[in-house]
Amino acid sequence: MNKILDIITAKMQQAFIDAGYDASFGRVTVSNRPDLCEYQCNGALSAAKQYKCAPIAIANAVVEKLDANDYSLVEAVMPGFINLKLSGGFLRNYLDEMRTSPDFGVEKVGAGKSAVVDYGGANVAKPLHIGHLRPAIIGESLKRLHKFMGYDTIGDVHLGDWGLQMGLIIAELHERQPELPYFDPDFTGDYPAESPFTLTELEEIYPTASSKKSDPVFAEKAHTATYELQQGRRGYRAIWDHIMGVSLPDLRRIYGVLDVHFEKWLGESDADPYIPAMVSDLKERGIAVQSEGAWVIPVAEDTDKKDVPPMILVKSDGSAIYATTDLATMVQRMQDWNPDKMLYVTDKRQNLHFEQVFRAAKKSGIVKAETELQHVGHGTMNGADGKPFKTRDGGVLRLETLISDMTDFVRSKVVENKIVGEDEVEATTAKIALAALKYGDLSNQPTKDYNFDLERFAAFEGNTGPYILYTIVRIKSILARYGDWKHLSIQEPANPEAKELMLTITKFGPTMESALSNLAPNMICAYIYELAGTANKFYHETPILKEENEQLKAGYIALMGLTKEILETCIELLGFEAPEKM
RNA sequence: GCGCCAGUAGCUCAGCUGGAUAGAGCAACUGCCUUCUAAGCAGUAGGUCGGGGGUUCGAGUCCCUCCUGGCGUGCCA
Repeated sequence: MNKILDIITAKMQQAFIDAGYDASFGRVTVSNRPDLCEYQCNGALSAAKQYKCAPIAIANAVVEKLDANDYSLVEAVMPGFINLKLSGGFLRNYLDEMRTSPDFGVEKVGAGKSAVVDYGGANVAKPLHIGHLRPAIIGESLKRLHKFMGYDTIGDVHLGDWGLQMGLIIAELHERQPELPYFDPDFTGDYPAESPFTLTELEEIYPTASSKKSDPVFAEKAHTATYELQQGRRGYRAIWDHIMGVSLPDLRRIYGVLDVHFEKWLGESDADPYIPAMVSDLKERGIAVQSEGAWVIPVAEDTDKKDVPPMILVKSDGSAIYATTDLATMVQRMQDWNPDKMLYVTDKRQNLHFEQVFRAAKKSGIVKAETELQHVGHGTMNGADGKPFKTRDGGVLRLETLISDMTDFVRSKVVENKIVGEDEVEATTAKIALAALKYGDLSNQPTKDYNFDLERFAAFEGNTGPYILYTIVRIKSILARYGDWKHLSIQEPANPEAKELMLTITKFGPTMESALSNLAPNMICAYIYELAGTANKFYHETPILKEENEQLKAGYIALMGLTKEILETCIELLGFEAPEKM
């Protein structure tokens, strides 16, 4: 479907031409003065410069050429604005077409294209912590948005399962239990099927090892272990298998609670097989050069305003670094999936790293020139005090703890309100808590830092997830009382609240398009907040089920139904859903 | 040092390619439930858009400069 602004703009441009002016001045925008009009065109003001005459004269001439049937108001006002209000018939037809079109007539700009979304970034052996919340939530939403807009999408968690962190664990385990067969280079039998550590133990081993990095002896040991693991030392691979076996189920479980799902559970280790051939190829072709004992790919460009250090391909100790695995991962993705677009959702502090890798990928031809590479760098989630989020004892807060804190808070309110039966409390609570968490995050611009405030996010009033859900729930309740409504047609707006709601509904398509092009789920949040607001206003001002004129009532219901479906579609894209009651 | 990002109401934030009176929410105060879920709706109050220059008929938005804060800047991820 054409967007309403495009339709009106086309008509306005024709009017400019008919009046003897250039079409480029005919751009129509949503009015910033809703008290005066719904849409406006400011083109006469800028045209006045070029044609050296009074803007109001141009505006008047253009207005003469517009078809008055499309509008309930067309006027030129000083100093030269052209103000428009749509006619009820025009709006009705437009909305009814939205209602009966697939996905409300949104333009599938990604049709025929594919996109890989790299998000999550969980590390094995380490519990998910609050730092993993944003990439999971934002990435999931961007993936769903791409899919909705027509892309074939693949979400890849890209596990941190290969770097120095693995070497640290192996080194620490060796210090604790050197007698294990994994450390015996002469051992040729089968290694034990059972892991030498539990998840809980593993979660303690890693931070302990990590804290010993400053000890040069231990660090050396860890680096060696990393190198040997990457070289395929049998016993170390067996330990690695145990680490994966213990960690993965837990990661899947927690992502599942967040309703975050990956098509691919690949990791840095899966890129490893591609590294040797890639590295030797890059060396042979002279793309990688030796520098300070390492092999690097120079990626600085003349136009750089800053110093861009080379991408390190092979460290001076011979092992791979994250840039190596990221590049090798691209080899795998291009070979297996050949996507048109790759998105990386990670902390914004990794921006330079991705800039380097992207340049190296293009320079080396690993990624073809047309493939779009984009780093979606997100900001940090801080505590309510604006400082980095820490537990009371200064540790890193587990994601699971955050989720359960939110859930507990929401549950107490759900119980207090007594709307849902006891057997539904948990399911309803989970949905509301997830909405609170995700909406609280996604309503911020991805790049910005924000302060996490549990009570603010889970507040049942204001610009929050629960407010959106509540709006949907109320509409559902009315629709359920009415009965079958899906076949009902949209009618002309019967009151100002209805018209405002209808106008807001028409912004759905444009909002989805700009959310996609800006990679900004926060635009979806802003939209549904506006939509929920106009819906609540309509709901409040219009007795729907009490309306005695059946025809009118059916129109109200159709409008409510369309509103509900759009709201539900939007929250689906954000990654949460509404309960039946709350 | 260099580079990137941010500074808008007491607090948390919107403000799309410059356009008419800078918008929400929270907090404060005031109305509206025998009426479709008051987790709602309506209203009052609150801002020299970090400071200073400039471009423009018009600047929160573009340019310059300064101040403040955060982050990044070759072998962690």
